[in-house]
Amino acid sequence: MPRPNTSPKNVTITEIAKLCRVSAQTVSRVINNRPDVSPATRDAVEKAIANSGYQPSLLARGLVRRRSQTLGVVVAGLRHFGVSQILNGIAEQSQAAGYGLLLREIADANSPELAPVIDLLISHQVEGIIFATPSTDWTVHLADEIPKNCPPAIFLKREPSPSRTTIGIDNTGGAIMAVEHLLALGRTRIAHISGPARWLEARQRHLGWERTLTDAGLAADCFAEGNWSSGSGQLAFRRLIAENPDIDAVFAGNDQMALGVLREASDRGIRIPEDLAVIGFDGVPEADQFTPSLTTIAQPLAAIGSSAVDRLLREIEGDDDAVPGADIVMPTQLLIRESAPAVR
Amino acid sequence: MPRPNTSPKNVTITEIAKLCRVSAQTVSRVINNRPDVSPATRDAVEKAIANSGYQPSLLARGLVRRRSQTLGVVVAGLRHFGVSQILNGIAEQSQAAGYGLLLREIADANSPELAPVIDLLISHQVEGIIFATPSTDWTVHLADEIPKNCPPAIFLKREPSPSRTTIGIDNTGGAIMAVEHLLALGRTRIAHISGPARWLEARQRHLGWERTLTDAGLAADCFAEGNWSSGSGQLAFRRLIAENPDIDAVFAGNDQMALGVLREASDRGIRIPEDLAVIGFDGVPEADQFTPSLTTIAQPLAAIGSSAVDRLLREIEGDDDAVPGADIVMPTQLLIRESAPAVR
DNA sequence: AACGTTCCCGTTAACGTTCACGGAAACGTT
DNA sequence: AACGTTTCCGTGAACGTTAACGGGAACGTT
Repeated sequence: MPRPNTSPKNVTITEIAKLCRVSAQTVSRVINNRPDVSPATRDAVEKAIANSGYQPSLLARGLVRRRSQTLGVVVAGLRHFGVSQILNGIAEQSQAAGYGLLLREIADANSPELAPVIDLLISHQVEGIIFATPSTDWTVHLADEIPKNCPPAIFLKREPSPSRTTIGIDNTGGAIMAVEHLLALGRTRIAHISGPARWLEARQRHLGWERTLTDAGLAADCFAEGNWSSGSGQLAFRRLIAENPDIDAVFAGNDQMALGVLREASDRGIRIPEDLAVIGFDGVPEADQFTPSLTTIAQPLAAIGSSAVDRLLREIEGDDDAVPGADIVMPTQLLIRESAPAVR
Repeated sequence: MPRPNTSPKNVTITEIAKLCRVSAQTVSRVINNRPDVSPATRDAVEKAIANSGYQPSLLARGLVRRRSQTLGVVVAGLRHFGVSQILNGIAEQSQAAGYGLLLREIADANSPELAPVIDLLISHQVEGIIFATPSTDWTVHLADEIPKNCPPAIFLKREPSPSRTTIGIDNTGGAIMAVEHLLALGRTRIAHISGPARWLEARQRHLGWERTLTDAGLAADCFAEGNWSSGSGQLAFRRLIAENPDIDAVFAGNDQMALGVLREASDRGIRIPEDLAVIGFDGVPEADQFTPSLTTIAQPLAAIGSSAVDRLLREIEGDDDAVPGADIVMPTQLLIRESAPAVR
């Protein structure tokens, strides 16, 4: 027979109080170190707490204070590099601020799961929510679909919303940096392999590529769509090169797909960067060790996470400088390596 | 002036009760759908709940039931592939079981942070804790250092402990598989690049390599230590090949370091696998796209996470078949690719 | 007609903490 | 000597929910 499992018996504030012959209120004062306690009793209480292993119940405290000291995080695609990086930043920052983190994962792209997840977080009385979910089409208006009783929320890597704050990077700008670098290298047939068009990031990067080429008076017609995976990048490149043998550069929507390009190029004896320059997007650490090492656009992923926490806390505090609805853009950086070396 | 931020005013069970002219108890019965409610009133209450946006407070419920329906997770190195993969498994499984997840990250390897983290989780009344932290030396006995009032806990990738359950993979066995495959390919000078020796995994994989070579009557003397990064793998291989030009195979402690080897080999014109066979460890998805694609030992990371949750819940329930102290070993798998092809 | 059941529902008390009071000493001040 | 001030501490009530109990109707049974 399974034994009952209400935790054995937790030490409570009242027991400490009894032990020290003071009131529970006094113990509470010691815990939250408030001034109105004499050094003597404070000492005694602290000692009692220390050797009884007492831990205040955050449940009870949260109940009466109406603050749980907890933030909710909704992630999708935790297995991907970017998301876990962001979560890393979120975890560190929220911890530094003394907040707990309630994690919830949803499958890649289906709306129905979302509502219950939010409800659950609200039930837990989280003081704010961070959505670190990929911005595929259906979620674009998600910001407006969340229930009315939802606490402040931040959306990561989303299309701006008037009512909710979003934080992301300048995908278009990053793409422009990449393509301009390729142009500076003298390349004129610059192909693009994008992520799935339903991803906002993919569309924005595609736009940057297109615009830069058009502005330079070149045709932006050499283009294929992958699914972010290395394999899809390899395949896409194979198709592109078959139809356009004169391609002299590729801008890939992420580093994995760029890796696929490197792979296929190597198989075909295409020299990089002499015959073909390649630039990726993301800045995964391994890109530095690819053969050849990969030039890429790095995103400050951890910083996105931590500033999401910062911002969220300020919105929770009711900081007048932080009203919901802002659109915060983090900078990207061009990491120049062998696959698209420095000019000259 | 910052506005006060106790959440505006949450709908409570009592308000619903008043609205329906029933007692709070009845509403509670409806919420937890217990039998003792007439269909009529049940309907009325459910309707009232639905259009008031009421969400039960899990804080209050947890307080009185003495169950928080929450699991704690302590991770270190979330930015690494393995850990985030495991967390993925944990998140999915705990969610399926209706448990919340309280996430806490600690820096790589320092004990002092740990105690407060555990205390905090206990304060939150988590019903169990999963430690997904790398098993560096100092943490080996961590299992015994946790406070007495700690709920059931599972340790991932750790040295077995008599008092706490651990879940991991057979690192030594995986290494043996790898080296035996290299032997089957006819290689006789098989080098090893390990992770830092303070990591348990690194030591275990090293042991598997050493034992297999010794058993085969070969010398296990060609060895270097890296730090898991691609760069360190490249460096280590450079040193090894300088001193032992006759190396014909490398078993690397993880895929990133193996990538470094591929890179250095390519730079030196060493052909893979003709001149040099390479096997990694981990099974990162990109390894399939390396040039050449990397043979590796795959670990069931997500499965480790989800079985940790399963096991933990059973220990919480007091399942007699799941007493703490077990050591669960998950299988590994040899993924044969170009860098160390199939025999014949 | 009296009794046991079943069905439905309400009352009271707790869970562990904090908040808003109030009040008794002990001290100084005029 | 009477009065403010501080310093320290305790008393009730509340936070939102559920457990334990009890009780009144409505039903069937002897």
